[in-house]
Amino acid sequence: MDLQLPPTLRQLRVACSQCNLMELCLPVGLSEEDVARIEELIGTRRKLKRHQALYEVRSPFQALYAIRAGSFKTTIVLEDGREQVTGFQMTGELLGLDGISTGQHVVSAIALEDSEACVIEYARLEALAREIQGLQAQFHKVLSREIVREQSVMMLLGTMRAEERLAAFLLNLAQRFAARGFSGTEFRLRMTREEIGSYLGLKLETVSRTLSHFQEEGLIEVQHKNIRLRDRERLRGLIQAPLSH
Amino acid sequence: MDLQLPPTLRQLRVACSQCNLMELCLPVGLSEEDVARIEELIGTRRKLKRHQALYEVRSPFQALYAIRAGSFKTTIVLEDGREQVTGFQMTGELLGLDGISTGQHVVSAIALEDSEACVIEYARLEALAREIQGLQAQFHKVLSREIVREQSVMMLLGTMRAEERLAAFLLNLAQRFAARGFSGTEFRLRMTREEIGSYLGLKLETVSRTLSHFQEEGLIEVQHKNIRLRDRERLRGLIQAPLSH
DNA sequence: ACGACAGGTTGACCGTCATCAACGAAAACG
DNA sequence: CGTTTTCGTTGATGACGGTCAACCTGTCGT
Repeated sequence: MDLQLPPTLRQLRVACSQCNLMELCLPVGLSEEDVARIEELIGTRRKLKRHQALYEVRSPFQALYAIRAGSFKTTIVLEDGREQVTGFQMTGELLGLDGISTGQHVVSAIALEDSEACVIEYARLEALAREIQGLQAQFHKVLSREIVREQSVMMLLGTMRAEERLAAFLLNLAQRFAARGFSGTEFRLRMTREEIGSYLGLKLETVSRTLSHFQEEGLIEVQHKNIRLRDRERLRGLIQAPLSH
Repeated sequence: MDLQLPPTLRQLRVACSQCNLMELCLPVGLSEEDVARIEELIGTRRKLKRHQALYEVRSPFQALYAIRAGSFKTTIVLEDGREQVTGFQMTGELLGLDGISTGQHVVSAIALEDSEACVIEYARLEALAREIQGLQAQFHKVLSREIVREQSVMMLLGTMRAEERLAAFLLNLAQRFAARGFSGTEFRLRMTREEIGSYLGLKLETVSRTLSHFQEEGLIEVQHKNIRLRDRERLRGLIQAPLSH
């Protein structure tokens, strides 16, 4: 199983020409000229305060968003009000892909902290993708990667127990922080226990208990939202050999 | 929540020029000329016997597959051997999207019955998508639709109880059969109880029991793999008002 | 700076579904 | 065509995580 995203880009909190439009072009080594053209894509930027929506479910889709700073959650809701977090996104990741299908967003994207996102008008992206082959290829990879990520989550929700889910979640977060040049050992959770639980198909009490349990076992240190991984290997072992509990 | 795919195409068991390359072009109304060009995409066809793999996990990705006849499941496996079904696909649907991301498949696609698939070489598709705008747009929609579908499954796995999951599953199947011109009321399951359970995050015994329970309640008739929906509305109600159990 | 409230922890109890097991029926095989 | 194997059903039991509740701590807003 692999909740880990591919090892991506470093230094992301920089100017667009530096950050290379996030995951959209870095890995493919576009020409300088192409990179310059891609910058045309970026229209406005949007700053969001904590809890503000970048877009809401059912709103018309017209743009993707590259997270420039901060972090987000995406949530989907049932008619009866039940809500589920379908993902947490951080710097450099792309939001809004769910809207392409029907022209309306099917999830809402909510800032977990004060954040900033670059607006990528979708019509422009499609046009440019036709001209720059590398951009098209990379965009398809981003879409496919999201499909793969969600399959990992399905696996997690379908076959793993609470401990395993939490372990996988923490390791995934660590991996993504590390990929961004932050510590992969010590980090701060941007989301609440309830949001974690929603994402992992658990109740907040179970999340809290399991974290405490990990701490007793010496696997991690928890202090409110601050997490420190103390024994990555055993944490990883939890996922692979769940029955040895 | 919406496990239902958009109402798509009818008459699919026909020649390529008739079936309009499945979900790839029908909804967008391409010109006749474009449709003709798209037919170039189809290389060989592959016939598969029941239980045969269309592609295996970790195999190199080079093509997508449009299901021409029959049906498939996609499965993902953990190192420890646990396996999960991530989807069931039927005529007209596209397989292989998971491979675009890394160039290797992350799931295996297994025929649930004797089946046939059209091979769409991916390099050709990318090239043609640059030339035919409608094709590019449609392909993006297909990718996005898969993202949305998986989000529905995450919701199902994360928040629903066994009864609700089964009800959602049956209604989704019915909807897809109907969209293909078959009966949406009476149909034959192509998969085993174990495969259903794996997809829904349940054990096969629970699937069996829940189906029996639905039958006692007069919601459906079950006879081995044959299903008949007797009260769609109450079935639908199960999903929306789970607490009234 | 203070107070209110959201967020987090822990405990006791209970329900849903997993597990183990036995049996029966259909389908695949030679 | 009969045998073997896969598939499905049903029952008894128990564990994992949900639920309800009380309490504590930190954070946010004024």
